[in-house]
Amino acid sequence: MESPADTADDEASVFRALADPTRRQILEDLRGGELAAGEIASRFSISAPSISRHLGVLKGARLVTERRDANRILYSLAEERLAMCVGRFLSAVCPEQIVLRHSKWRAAPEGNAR
Amino acid sequence: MESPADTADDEASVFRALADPTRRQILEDLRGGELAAGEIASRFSISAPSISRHLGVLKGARLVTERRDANRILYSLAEERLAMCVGRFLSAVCPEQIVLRHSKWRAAPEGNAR
DNA sequence: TAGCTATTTGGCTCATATGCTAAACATGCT
DNA sequence: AGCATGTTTAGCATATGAGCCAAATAGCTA
Repeated sequence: MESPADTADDEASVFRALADPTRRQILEDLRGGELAAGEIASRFSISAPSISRHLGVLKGARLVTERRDANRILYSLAEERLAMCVGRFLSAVCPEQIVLRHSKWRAAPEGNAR
Repeated sequence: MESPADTADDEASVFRALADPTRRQILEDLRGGELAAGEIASRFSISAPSISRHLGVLKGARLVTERRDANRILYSLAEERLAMCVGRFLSAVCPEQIVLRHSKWRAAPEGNAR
C-alpha cells in the first residue's frame, strides 16, 4: 500500500535529498533504467559506502525504489513522485511557468508549519 | 544582460537554497508581490537576522531580487529563474512528467562535474 | 548632529551532513 | 563449510548550516 504521508514533511525530505549534487546526478543516471548500487558507485569518485548512504537518503525520500537481484541491489527512479513533489511546489510558487503532465495530486494545504 | 553562469554550479546554488523549508516558504510568500525584509521576518517565528541570512542565500541563488525603498529593502521573486533551473533538472530526469511553459533555456550540457 | 527604524554583519553554539576506513551482513558458488 | 562478491552499517573527523544576540550600517526626520 502507499504510504499515507504524502503532502506534509514529504516535500522537506524530497528537497533535502535534492540538495546534494551527487544525489541529483544519481537520479539523472537512473533515468536510463535500473542500476545496481555498485554500478552507480563506479560512476563517481567517492567510495561505495558513501554512495550507499546517498542511496539511503534517496530511498528515504522515496525518490528511488530498490529490489534485490541475487547478489546485487537494483535501484530505480520514482519519476512520478519526483515530478509530483517538485511540481507541486513549483506550481505553488510560479504556476504560470510550468505545467504538469499528470495533475493527479491534491492541492497543497494552506496550513504551513512556519 | 543575463549573467553568464547559468547552467553549471547554478543548479547547485538553487537546489541548496530550496533545501530549507523557511526559504521555500519565503518564495511562496513572495508569490503575492514584493515584500520588505521586515514584513517577511514578521511572518516567521525566527529572528530578523536569521531571515536576513535566508534572504541572502536566496539572493545568492538569484531566486529573489532586492530593491531599496527608503528605509526598507523590498524583495521580489525571480519566478522565471526558479522555473527554469528546477524545470531544467526535472526535464532531465523525468521529461515525460512535466512541461515548461517558456522553453527558452539552453539544453543542459553533457559534461557533468561528478 | 542626534535619534529613530530597518536591515545586515560579526561571532558564537549546536546540530546535521558528508566523506573515509574497517567491519559486518547477504548471497551465490564450489 | 569456506570463500568471493556486492552492499550496508559502525564509528570517526571535518565541514556546512541554521539559529541566536550584540553591534554595525543605511536611510529618514527633526
